[in-house]
Amino acid sequence: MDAFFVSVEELFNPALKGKAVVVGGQRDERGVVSAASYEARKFGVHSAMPLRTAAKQCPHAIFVDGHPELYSEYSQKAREVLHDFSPAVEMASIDEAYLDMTGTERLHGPPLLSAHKLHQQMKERTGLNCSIGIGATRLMAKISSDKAKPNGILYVLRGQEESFLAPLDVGKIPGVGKVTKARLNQIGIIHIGDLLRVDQQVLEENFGKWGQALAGKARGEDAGAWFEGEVGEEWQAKSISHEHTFGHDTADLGKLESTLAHLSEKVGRRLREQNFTARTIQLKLRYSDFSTITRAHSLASPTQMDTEIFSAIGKLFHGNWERGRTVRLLGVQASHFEDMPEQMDLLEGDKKQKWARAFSASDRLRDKYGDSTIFLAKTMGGTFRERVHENPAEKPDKKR
DNA sequence: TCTGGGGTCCTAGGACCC
DNA sequence: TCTGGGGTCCTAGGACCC
Repeated sequence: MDAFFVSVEELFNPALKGKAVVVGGQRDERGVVSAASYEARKFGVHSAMPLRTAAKQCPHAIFVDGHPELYSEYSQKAREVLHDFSPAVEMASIDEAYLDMTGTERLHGPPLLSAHKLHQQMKERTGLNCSIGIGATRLMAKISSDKAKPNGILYVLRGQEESFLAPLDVGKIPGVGKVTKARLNQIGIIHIGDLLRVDQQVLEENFGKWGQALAGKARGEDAGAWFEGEVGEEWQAKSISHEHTFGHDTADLGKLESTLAHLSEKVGRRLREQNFTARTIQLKLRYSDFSTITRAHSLASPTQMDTEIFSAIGKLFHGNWERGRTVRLLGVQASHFEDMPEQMDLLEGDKKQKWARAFSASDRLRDKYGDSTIFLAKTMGGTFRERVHENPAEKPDKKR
């Protein structure tokens, strides 16, 4: 989808159309740009740029808060359109998907024709523009759709992959970011075509497993972890996490603990929704100077309960926080999932079941009345009201 | 008054086991 | 005394993606 978040915002506020728009927060807030309109991009604004920097570069831009639920809803609408074109749809992210069009020719016609139909239907049914890349591999589809933006269609014929890719900047390869690009540039690799002229062994020595895949990518192949398997194969999440950056750094123990409790609850809730238990709980702690540590603990038996998550997180926090040092961000992550809640032993079983019932009841309350309806006493123990106030996403709720 | 939040994958070292 | 080789699990950090 083209400038997806911006385009969805425009659907609800047409006055934004054609203007420099930045989605992600207000101009004086801590945070980064989630999406920028093409007009704003002309001024050098791009996603991941700090909001305050964007405001300097493009003072006349309109800054709007993001609406994640809305984007999910429109992502879902887009997916429905895609499913009418192929049963093999792989949502690569909220605004990107791959379709395996093998065997759809009789129904939809040859590639370019079906792409035009898809493009048109997407606009009609979602009101949104998209761009479409057509190729023999996912890599080619992705790179050509990037080239087709905005609002275009590009078909790279079989056999033309190498010559299409050769002149492009090596950073266009998905997975080659700032660091890898700089290292590649250092050994004289500027364009994708340069990858084919350099000794395979040099690539492997310098970039490990990744290096091997790079030459294949220069030929347009789906090599390496990202593009493996059939399009549309089922996958399972491997971790669930929530984190929070404070509006202002803090060393207030009550505030820190109540935030950790709140994050633990959010993680626990999602584990229960997906019917997972997690064996490993991880704390993320970022100090004011941006130095960041992560500390993990693996439990004897996996859990999906807020209290157990919070207890593990609390120990990690107290064992690692340098007392008094101001904190910028806290995060809680769960991983190493097991599908079925494990067998409870007889002694603990009763207590655990009571907690489990309590949590499912609180989940239902939250569904009905919102996230701030109910929380562990610890969450309230700090300065919850202040915390709510500084985080506009959590609106204070009268029913509380 | 730079630097979000939710993810995946890779590397590397140490503990531990046979 | 000196110190293998293979494997797995755990933890920490970092690059990268949207």
